[in-house]
Amino acid sequence: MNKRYQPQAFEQDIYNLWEKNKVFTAIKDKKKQPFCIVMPPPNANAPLHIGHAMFLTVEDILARFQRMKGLSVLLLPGADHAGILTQVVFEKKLAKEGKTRFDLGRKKFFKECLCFTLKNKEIMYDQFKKLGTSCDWTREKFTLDKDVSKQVLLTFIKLYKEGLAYRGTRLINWCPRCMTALSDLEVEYKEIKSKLWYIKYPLKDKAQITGQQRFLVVATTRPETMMGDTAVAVNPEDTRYQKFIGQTIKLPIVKREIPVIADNYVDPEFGTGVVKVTPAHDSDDWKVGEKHQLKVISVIDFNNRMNKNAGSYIGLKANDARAKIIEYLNRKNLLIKERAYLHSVGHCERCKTIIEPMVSRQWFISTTKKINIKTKDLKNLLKTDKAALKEFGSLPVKNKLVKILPKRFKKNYLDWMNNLHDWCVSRQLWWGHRLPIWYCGSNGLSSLQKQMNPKLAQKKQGCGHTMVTINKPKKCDKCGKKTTIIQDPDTFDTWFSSGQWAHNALGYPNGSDYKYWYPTSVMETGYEILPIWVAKMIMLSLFQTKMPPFHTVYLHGLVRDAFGEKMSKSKGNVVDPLKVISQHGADALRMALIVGASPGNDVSVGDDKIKGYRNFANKVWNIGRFIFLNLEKTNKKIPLYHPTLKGLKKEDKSIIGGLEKIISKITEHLENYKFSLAGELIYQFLWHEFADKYLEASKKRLEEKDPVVLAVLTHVYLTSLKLLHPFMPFVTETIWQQFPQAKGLLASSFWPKK
RNA sequence: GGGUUCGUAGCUCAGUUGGUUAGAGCGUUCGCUUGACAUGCGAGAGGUCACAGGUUCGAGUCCUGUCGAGCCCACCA
Repeated sequence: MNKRYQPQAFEQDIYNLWEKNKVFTAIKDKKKQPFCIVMPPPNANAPLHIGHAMFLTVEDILARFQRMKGLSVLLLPGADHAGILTQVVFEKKLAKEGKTRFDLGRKKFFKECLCFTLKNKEIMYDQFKKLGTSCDWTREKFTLDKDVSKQVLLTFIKLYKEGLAYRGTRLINWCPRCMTALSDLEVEYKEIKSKLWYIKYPLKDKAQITGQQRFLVVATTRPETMMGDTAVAVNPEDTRYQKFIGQTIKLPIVKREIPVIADNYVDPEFGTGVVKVTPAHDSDDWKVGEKHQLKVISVIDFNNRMNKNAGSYIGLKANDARAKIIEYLNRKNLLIKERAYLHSVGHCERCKTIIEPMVSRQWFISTTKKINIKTKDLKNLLKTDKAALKEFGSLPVKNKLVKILPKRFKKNYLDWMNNLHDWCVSRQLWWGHRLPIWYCGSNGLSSLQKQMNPKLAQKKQGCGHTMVTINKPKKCDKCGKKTTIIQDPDTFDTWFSSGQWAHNALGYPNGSDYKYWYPTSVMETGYEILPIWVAKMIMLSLFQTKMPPFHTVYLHGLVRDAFGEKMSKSKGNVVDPLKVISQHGADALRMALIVGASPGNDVSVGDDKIKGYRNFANKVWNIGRFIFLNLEKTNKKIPLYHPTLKGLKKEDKSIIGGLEKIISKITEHLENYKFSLAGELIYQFLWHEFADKYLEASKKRLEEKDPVVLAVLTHVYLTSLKLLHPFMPFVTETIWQQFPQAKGLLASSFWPKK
């Protein structure tokens, strides 16, 4: 044994040893209790970052602990194709070569994207192993696997048949760079310095007495959308403007006549108290428009250019049109003033481009339409016989069938579910699961789809009928034509497929793994992903399997730098887990991520902390070395420790007592997901109780060749290795392998009982 | 605007249902080239637990308010 523990020299071999012995290969043993974690599939488009290391460590601790306790444990590894994000990453790569996705064409783009993703997936899996994650690699799953994909489509078809999937023309979030619709959750709001422009909107009728033109003044941040205005709104209580309600405005530039309406969504305090209403490009205005049955006139196209409704501004980029319009209004004395204004603007979560709200025909999942629950068990579970998808999501949490840890996120979750809107699931992307929707002729396509897919739009005219089936229909159900069938060009929102991951990854509906391990045990993930993902899993899994997908949601916090600052590339404070592993070992990184982190709270990790646990690994190693050398030195037979062993001294009983105490405490902490407290306890015990005190005191007795002290040292040490193993699997297994008293693999040994 | 978390040693954080003298790691001071380990050992300094009230025999912990920081959500034209 070397003087120092060198993780680099052992970690790879130890992982190979585990794999060779199939320690992580889960066996469906009916006598055992199943325990399953379906890993949240990381996006296979970039190397591992510290956040991955965090969740892998927590899941691995859980898995190793339960495995040692004798449960039949499956930690299922997987990867996500990550629709929009991978497409963005890959398009950036193409852009460096001066290409766009349209240069490659859909087929080639998909093929190359797949190649890129599969390659990344393998790199990523190798990194999981470097961290020591005890996954069952024989069951690895990818979201684009054939069987998984098929189930994704079948879920949609079932939703459609239940009347929960529908096509509708709505205001959606449009990313002009990704050229796709986004769900509300894929939009992030950022404060932007902008201006508020005060613009005169002339009334149609002149003043009765003077015969002069009269005006209302609106305040807006988006003058370029004014050609799409279909009303001007004031608050009905606002005495300044009551007399104008019902009058007509003659819109500048396009000279269209629009009404002055009253709606109490208008805040009289803001701006002038007069609002232009543009249902086609603003979500509030859309709602007002629906309420007052206003016309919807869009002026900006999918490529962010002004369209034919924008009069002479046609073809201009929206931003350029804004400048020209302001210039025009100024010239015509219609611009009263402008002032600096800070407001929050939606950005594409993935590529950071400003979102344009746009009216478009898309596919949605209804979260509010109630359906009859036919299954008895599910009726009992939810205690209702009618529920909408949002209740599928909220009731299991309300009824404590799914526990969220830490508890405070439960309120968050339920509030969020309560305000759930219908979910836009169609994306105008190429990378993902293509919608199982077929139209008879190109007249089934939306105008947006026609513009974006000119070739498809030229296909034969049919009756426009819509069919939702997994395979291409041989003929149209309605008109019987055979040559007109075309598939919807859109793909699903990634979260639609990952929302079914818990059951699909296990082989729903007939797989034997599914039957044995579903419902799974714990969903371990970051709190930021609770609404966008966890909620969807509960909804969709319950809808499909009639069971909640897991009984516990454990949420870990964010990993921050040594000063508690958020890590970011621009700040340069990013900790690269792979670099840390190669420098200080995976065990040190794992401990640094776990100790000091309470559930749901962020954790600070810096170099000093990691080094501290590297030192600890070395300490553990050297305690082992000390005992090992003393065992070698002696020629006496060392008895096995047993409570009735003769010659036990007071200090022996005391350290054994201490050991028993921490066994029960650590077990309790791990069962309650208090990883930090458990980790800290074993650290304190091994170093400061066992090594500093008992081991120091044992030196005298070792000189006197007392075999009992060696028996106790060995016993306490090896038992402690078991307790430490879920946290620091490599160093513990490495030493275990060197001890003649230790049998088999530590990773497959049993958790100590007190 | 609503919700939520946090404020404890120089720094980063624990402190589980209220219960002795408030803990850890790192840093720091002093002393140790100790045959397991200097990635180490021994000894020490360092806290009005943000502030002000309240409940209680007893409050870092519970309640109210104030100040400060962060995060999430929302229809900031």
